[in-house]
Amino acid sequence: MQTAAAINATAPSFEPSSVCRNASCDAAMRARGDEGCTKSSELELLAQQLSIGRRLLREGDFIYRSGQPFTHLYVLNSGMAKVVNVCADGREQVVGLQFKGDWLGIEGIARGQHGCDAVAMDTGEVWTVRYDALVEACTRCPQLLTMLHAAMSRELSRERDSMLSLSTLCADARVADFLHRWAQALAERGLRTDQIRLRMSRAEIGNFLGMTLESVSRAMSRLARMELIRFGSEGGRRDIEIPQVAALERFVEGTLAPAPARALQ
Amino acid sequence: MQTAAAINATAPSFEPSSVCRNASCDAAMRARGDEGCTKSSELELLAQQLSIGRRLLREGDFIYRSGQPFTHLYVLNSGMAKVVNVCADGREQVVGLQFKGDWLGIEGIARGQHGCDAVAMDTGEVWTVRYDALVEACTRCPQLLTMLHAAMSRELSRERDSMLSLSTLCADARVADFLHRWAQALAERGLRTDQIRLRMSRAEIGNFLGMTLESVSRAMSRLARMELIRFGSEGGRRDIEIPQVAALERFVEGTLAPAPARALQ
DNA sequence: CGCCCCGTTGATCCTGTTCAACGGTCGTGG
DNA sequence: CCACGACCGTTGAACAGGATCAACGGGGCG
Repeated sequence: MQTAAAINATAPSFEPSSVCRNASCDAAMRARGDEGCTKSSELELLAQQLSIGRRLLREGDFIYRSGQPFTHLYVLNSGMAKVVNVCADGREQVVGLQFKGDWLGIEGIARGQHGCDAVAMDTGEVWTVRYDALVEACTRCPQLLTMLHAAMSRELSRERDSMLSLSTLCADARVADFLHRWAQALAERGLRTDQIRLRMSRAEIGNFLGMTLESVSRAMSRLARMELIRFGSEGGRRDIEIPQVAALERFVEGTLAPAPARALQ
Repeated sequence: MQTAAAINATAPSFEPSSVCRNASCDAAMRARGDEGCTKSSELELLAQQLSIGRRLLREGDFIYRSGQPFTHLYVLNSGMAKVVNVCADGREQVVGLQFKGDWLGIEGIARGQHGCDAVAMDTGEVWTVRYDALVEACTRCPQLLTMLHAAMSRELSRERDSMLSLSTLCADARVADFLHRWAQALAERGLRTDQIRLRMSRAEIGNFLGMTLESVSRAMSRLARMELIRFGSEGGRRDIEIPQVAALERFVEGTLAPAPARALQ
């Protein structure tokens, strides 16, 4: 871990204005009515404007695989999926978790070939859209284009926020942030945020967060000990209860800059 | 660091096919004539189809700032820039380095507001394009749309590759990979790859790579001791010479999976 | 000159990895 | 039925890689 800030040395940064800046200040975002996903109304538009395919998914199904030629984009209509970046040298990492309304396959456009695996983590449904048809439809319907670009933009922002968490937060905070963002994703979709059913093993979470499964396990135990999360009363250790989401967020912020120049206390 | 792979437990991954999968296998990519940036011919198209603004940049100039309303996209025509993700809680991180032909500002589309700072690291020029005008032009000219989407797609892929490096490579390999990718970016633009002038301090590099400036310094010293890089003969320690780019790449791969089940040797 | 920033290197410490053991659950098959 | 193995999650102990703290030399500039 390193001290945040302290870059921008050549160009002194101005005051950290009160405007909401990115994902981690979600309260303001929700207040503004933003959505972290493509809204149902937009999905309807999509269905009206061009013919889409629907495909049912079961856990473990591939939506697409790295190396396959790129032809379609996908929108998750229910369930959830993970995106796994797989590298020629064998490294692979979960680089994203997608929920209802999220788009998949964008990374394939540039190279005409998918660069990741997309795997369903649950039963669900994807809508499949031929990319060429989508482009054609976009020229007819600018709203569609706006929607698509917004989706791409969101993916990029999310990836960047992940990077930031990855390299500025310590293990416990990373896990806390992970859970917090999961809850946030649920909230944006109008779902309950106090109960999360993780559909990944500790190993997968660790892979996503850049740490070992043991560290994930320990971090979760500590978070539970701090009452920031609770494990599902009956079942497995993958059911996480979050008494108060705000507390989790405060914890994440509390871990950085232990004492940043304040009056007393 | 954790063992790569070992995820995808539910769905056994198939053999690592020989197809080129993502950024780190660049040789095949170059052979295929792909470009990691928007080509000059495409930029001409852009200029033909709509009125673009040009802005000269000096080191430290902001192209845009986090929090500003989103109105334009930008294409770097010369020089280079860094993208700094700045979070409400004060954390900030360099999340991308952009070269000629790269697009900036995409992350602002979704929220109507930029989520990062974009700062010139050198004298150069950006083309500024009103986003609404661009969208309008795209409806007229599908090639333009294709170009834009390719740019967005590339950004996403790049970010994901950064994430992968961030969480699977050790310090020395991260620095090596960083230099390697820099050289690659130059190569894609037809520039010399054996000489790199870093335009960032060790602190900035460290911030980008998720490590401290001391670790960056040490890693570079070690790479130099291994003859994988050389420091500029005369001037500062920011001029890096790469005798053979391939060797750097091999080093990166060599650091992971010390001995992955092989016959003998 | 004094100051500041930069890069380097050394010494020490700590976080997270690694190695290991254990309990629980599930599915299979004797 | 239970034995068995595979997988998962947890926890402990030892280790190591990188962070932290510190000192030093060099260069640019007021």
